[in-house]
Amino acid sequence: MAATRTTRQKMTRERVLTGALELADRIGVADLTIRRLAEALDSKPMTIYHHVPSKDEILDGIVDLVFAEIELPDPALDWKPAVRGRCVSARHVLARHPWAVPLMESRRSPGPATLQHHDAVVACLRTSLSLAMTGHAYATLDAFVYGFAIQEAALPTAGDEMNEVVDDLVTDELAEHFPALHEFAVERAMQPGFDFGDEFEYGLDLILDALEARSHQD
Amino acid sequence: MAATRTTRQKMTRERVLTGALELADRIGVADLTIRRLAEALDSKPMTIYHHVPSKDEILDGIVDLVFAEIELPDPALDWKPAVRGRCVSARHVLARHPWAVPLMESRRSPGPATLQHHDAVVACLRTSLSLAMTGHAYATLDAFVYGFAIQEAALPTAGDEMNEVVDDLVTDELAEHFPALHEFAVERAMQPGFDFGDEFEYGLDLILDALEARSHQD
DNA sequence: ACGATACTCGTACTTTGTACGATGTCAAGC
DNA sequence: GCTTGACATCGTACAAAGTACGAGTATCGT
Repeated sequence: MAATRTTRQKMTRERVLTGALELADRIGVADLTIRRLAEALDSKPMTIYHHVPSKDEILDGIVDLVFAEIELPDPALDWKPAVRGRCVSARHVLARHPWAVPLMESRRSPGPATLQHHDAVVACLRTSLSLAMTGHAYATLDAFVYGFAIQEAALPTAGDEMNEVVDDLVTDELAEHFPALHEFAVERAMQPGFDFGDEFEYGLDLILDALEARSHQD
Repeated sequence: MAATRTTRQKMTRERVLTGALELADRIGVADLTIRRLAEALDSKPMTIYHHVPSKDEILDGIVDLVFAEIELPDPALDWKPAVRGRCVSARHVLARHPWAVPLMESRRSPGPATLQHHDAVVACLRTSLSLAMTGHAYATLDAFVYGFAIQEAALPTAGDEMNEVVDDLVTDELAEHFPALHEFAVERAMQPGFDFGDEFEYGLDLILDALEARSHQD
């Protein structure tokens, strides 16, 4: 008898999670179902459940995988460039996995990579800042990074429905109801060369500079 | 024959949306189903679908309702206090509806209240700032506000599972793996009188002050 | 009073997460 | 080599979800 066409790989919690991450990136987390995941892994739904206890745990798992992708602050650098580097990295990672930020809300159990990440950032800040300033800095920076990631994720995928939305905004009718928004869209956002992503580094440096200034009088 | 016990109210798109908003606040948006919503409105699933075309539209609708709750910047004030006021209001509103921020990601179609809100903020900034600075300010501030709201939403509901999470972090085992995090938790976050929410105004004023300073040299 | 219009809802189909238990596989001892 | 038992796989089934279809029912203008 002919052996099964293609040798089916062994299933692992590892393989389930990396497969889920990949599939989520491809089709979005909303459409990530156990059946589709099983198919992508050349397996069956109930096989997956032998290795993870529930879909929720899969979601927890891939959020942790995303955190693991973010570069830790470089201990060789001063706190400011070190933290800056990790924020820039975080932005890139979250842009690659746009579904990740909203997931962080519902999930209450931080995974090991998440904890390690936070630990490294706090340690970096503490090399030069007081406890209080560390709290201020981390809360402010992370709010900014996550918030920016959400806004970027909500952005239409350039060229896709972008045009629809923009066309709507540029409609004379809407222009008269929301003149300030209309002006901004036409005079700035639609200008050639404008890239919303550039606002990230502006805001990041603004916050970092301000934190540094305050840390001296703390 | 006895008339129906309680006179059933007329169904409306309005009533569907406000009912959905209320139910989402009560049981969370994840558990918000058409059947449960129908029951809460003393109605039936398919009745609801006569007034809204889909569940997605209900979600779009309640996000817009949330935006409508946020105070617009006061035109009588200077840009800084005006924008500050609306950010503080936004924080409170988003804390009341912790499920709202993540929803903003998937939803691509801003409702009228959302558009009006953005228009008012842009107009307020434009009274004193250049086009470029308006873009910088709005992107940075909104990222911060949304990001902070997400972090607050992810926070355990004080006294609820808070204790579990904190107990985990304070475990000797985790303390040795994540010393910086542990120190911060014990020496700062668990100190009596510490309130994560206080970090909001610190970060907000940090950003506003920095924006103002840069606006002068723009 | 009556017909049109708009609202209500019973039924049913599809897709989802996942429980249960049967089947297959493979390594360790005889 | 063959048995045994542990573990991995998966077929089947069920409950809950979104929502299409079309039949009832109420309301209102004339």
